[in-house]
Amino acid sequence: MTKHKDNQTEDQILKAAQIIFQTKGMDGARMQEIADKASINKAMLHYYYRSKQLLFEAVFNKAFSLLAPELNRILNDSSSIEEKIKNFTDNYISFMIKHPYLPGFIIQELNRNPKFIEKLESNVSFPDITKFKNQVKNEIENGTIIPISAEQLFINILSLNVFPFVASPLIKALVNVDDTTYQTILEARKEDVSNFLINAIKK
Amino acid sequence: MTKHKDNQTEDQILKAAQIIFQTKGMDGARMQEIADKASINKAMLHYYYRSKQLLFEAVFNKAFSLLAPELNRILNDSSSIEEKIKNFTDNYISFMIKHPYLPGFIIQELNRNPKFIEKLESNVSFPDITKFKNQVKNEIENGTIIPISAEQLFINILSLNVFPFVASPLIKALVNVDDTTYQTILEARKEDVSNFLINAIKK
DNA sequence: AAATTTGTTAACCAAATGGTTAAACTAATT
DNA sequence: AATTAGTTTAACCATTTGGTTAACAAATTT
Repeated sequence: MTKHKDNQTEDQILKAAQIIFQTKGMDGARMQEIADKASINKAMLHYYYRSKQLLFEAVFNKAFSLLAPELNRILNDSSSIEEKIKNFTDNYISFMIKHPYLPGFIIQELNRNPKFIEKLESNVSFPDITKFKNQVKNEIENGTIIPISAEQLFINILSLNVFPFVASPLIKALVNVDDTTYQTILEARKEDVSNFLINAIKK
Repeated sequence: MTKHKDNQTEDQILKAAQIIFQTKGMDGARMQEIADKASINKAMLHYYYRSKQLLFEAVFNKAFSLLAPELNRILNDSSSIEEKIKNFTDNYISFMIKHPYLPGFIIQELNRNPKFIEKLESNVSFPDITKFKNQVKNEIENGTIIPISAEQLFINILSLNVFPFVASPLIKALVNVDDTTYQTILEARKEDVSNFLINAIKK
């Protein structure tokens, strides 16, 4: 139980902090800017979250726990590799279209402070790929898919799904398309990526 | 011709700035830290580069012009799509193993300040994928590769090559490997990625 | 060798930044 | 009505930060 009776202000702060931290990162974010966005006094940030670091961690943990459990669920359900790929791709691209800053934010901050990972790993719902690895091994033996390292396949799935969101300004410039066209391309990827992946590993 | 006779100090500054900016980003970098790393007085940074912004731009432009011309060359040479993929993958993964912070740095800063892209696009050696697009179209007609959008293929190539460097701390944690093992995985990708890509598009 | 230009340093400065404090306000509880 | 606990504000503070200045040293030019 929290010592605060009313969590309305607390929520307002967290929402504002999410927007600022996720677009500007820890270093680029300013407490005053978060306070302005939350329409409150700067001292309130410290009253509710004590420090910039703790407020940041609240935002970061919430962001991560928004992505990890779903990944873990898909990795460990009973579906085949092919179904997992379809499931993951469709799920995550849809999710990231709605929250385009999330993956870049998480990756950027993990790069900035590698110690964060230890905290995440001790988290209960931190994704575990052991089942996925066994499944890949089995399906290779069964002849369902071509021989491939499970780790490499996992990295490939992740790359094809996440990178277009992390590097969108760069890709937009390279492919030479505007925002709306890029949006269409991302939409198409919900199907394209899983087809591409399955085509790459199916016998 | 530059107004500075001796460019030794200038180089020292640029090298120090590269390390600091590429690991901490524009917002996280401190002028004092750069000066310390270059073993000079902080005022020298301003004497040679006038402001943090200009020093940063020098670093950023150098980083980008280290990557772009090679990409452009590969995209526009006379080799087939399959050869381009092999070429690009081998070249870039080798390069990024040597400069692992570069891609993350560029992507992070393009996200932070989208106006940078306009400057880059006016750059002479900014990559142009028109030839690559025509080639994909032709090879689809010839039946060499399966039908696929050239843009999607390009994004896929980029994703598989670059993402493992941008998101290394996250991937290391998910795949549950230490630094040296991850290094081995990256080395293997020089071959694995092009095989994977070619397998996905070859008829 | 005198004068001028270029390179370097230490001290300094204003603005911004994360954080604190004390007082005032609000709404339950006694 | 008085007390109390929780909430909010404005003013304040110490430190950090990018940037400047003025004096000085070392070349280069005249």
